[in-house]
Amino acid sequence: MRADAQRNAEKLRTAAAELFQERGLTVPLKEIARRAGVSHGTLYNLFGTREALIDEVVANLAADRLDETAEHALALQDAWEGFAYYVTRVCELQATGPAVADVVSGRYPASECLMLICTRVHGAATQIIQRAQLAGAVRPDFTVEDLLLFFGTNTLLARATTDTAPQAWRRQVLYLLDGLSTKAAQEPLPVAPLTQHQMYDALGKLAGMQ
Amino acid sequence: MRADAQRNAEKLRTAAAELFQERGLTVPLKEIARRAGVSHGTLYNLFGTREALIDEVVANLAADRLDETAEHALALQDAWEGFAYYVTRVCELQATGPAVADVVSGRYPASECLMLICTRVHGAATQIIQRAQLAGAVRPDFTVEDLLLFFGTNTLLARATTDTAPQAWRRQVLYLLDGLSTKAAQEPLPVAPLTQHQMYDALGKLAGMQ
DNA sequence: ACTCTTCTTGACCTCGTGGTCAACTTGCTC
DNA sequence: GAGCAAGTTGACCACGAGGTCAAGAAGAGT
Repeated sequence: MRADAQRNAEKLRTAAAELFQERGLTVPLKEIARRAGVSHGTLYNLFGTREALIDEVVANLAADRLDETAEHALALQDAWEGFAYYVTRVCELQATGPAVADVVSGRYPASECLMLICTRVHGAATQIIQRAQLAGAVRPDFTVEDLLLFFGTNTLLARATTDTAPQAWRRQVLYLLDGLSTKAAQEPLPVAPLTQHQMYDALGKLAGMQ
Repeated sequence: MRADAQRNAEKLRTAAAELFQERGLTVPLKEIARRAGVSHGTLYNLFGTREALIDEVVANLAADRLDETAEHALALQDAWEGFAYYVTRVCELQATGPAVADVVSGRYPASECLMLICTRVHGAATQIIQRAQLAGAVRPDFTVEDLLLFFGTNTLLARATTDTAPQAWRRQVLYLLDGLSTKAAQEPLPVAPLTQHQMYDALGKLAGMQ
């Protein structure tokens, strides 16, 4: 690889990271090229597809923070505290960076890196929920699919309110948390839980609503 | 108005009603014309704007059902029952017809008819919430803005799950309801409620995410 | 049946996406 | 510094959205 190509790739990575953060993974590629100060032809030449660019950029953008959040949640003694922290913090990450949101939503299944992160999130969430359920803190009918779907809608809400009421999503999170405590559960849910496949299908479509 | 123009207008109204129901108020106008079997030029000639078409079509589509729902909710003796019924039923209407969803979301403020319906929904929801709060059934920090925002995200969720898990939205509604009962409220919300303006701004953006 | 007004049509325009490629420029090696 | 491979550019294509309008078709009145 020639030196100028390497420089351009770096400029594109930087611009992509910024724009992914600001506006989500669906930001037009030409705009990334524009911000990087190169032609969009160069972007296609160096990366080929949006997925490739995502793969190179998004790991540092989201994966670390999501992993940290899960670790911290499990480190908390109280299972409910851990659960509440995890839900709130993930929603907070989504609210502050649309990129994280798109990552959690599992959009762009063509991106291996993203799928990997998504699977990790799924696993961590499962663990955190189960711990809280075993401790009798979270209602037993709540599933990880429910949580990931909530993350999906939380993203959209956060994005819609970011300008005028940037904390609005917190209210919805707090209502949900109060509804998930075993104390609150009025009766078992009469609606079947979603399968993983149903959830991923829905998340993909939700994410399509940028 | 010439006879053929009248016929065409009728065909367009019918097609619009169908497509609005199936796919929401943002369906491409050219597709409406296609289904009606006329040129899109005719549509523009007869109605001019999407809003005009909405005005002529949507009232019967959504307003009646929303009004009925509110009436029925207030007719129920138990304030909590009424509240739960209202929330569930509006979400159900949204799930079964994207048109209702867009109406509740207050999209297209240019449409007088829509704004009117939206205001009526706002009023009815306020009444139903207040009654339940006065009865001590619903937590006092819950606001009508919270509910309408929830409706906004519920639409998107319902639309995303309609193919593979058409009842999925019910689970989220039930969690919310359990979280809204005074029994569940763990502590007052530490986040300020939204103003009406903030909510309408957010709803507009949420609706933009078809 | 003829005319005149109204209405319809579909080609065309702008915009904003994703994506390609021939012609040009530039870095690297000898 | 000359030549060549590597990289860059921006015009160009397709597509689908909203929207316009001159030309032609078709009601309606006489």
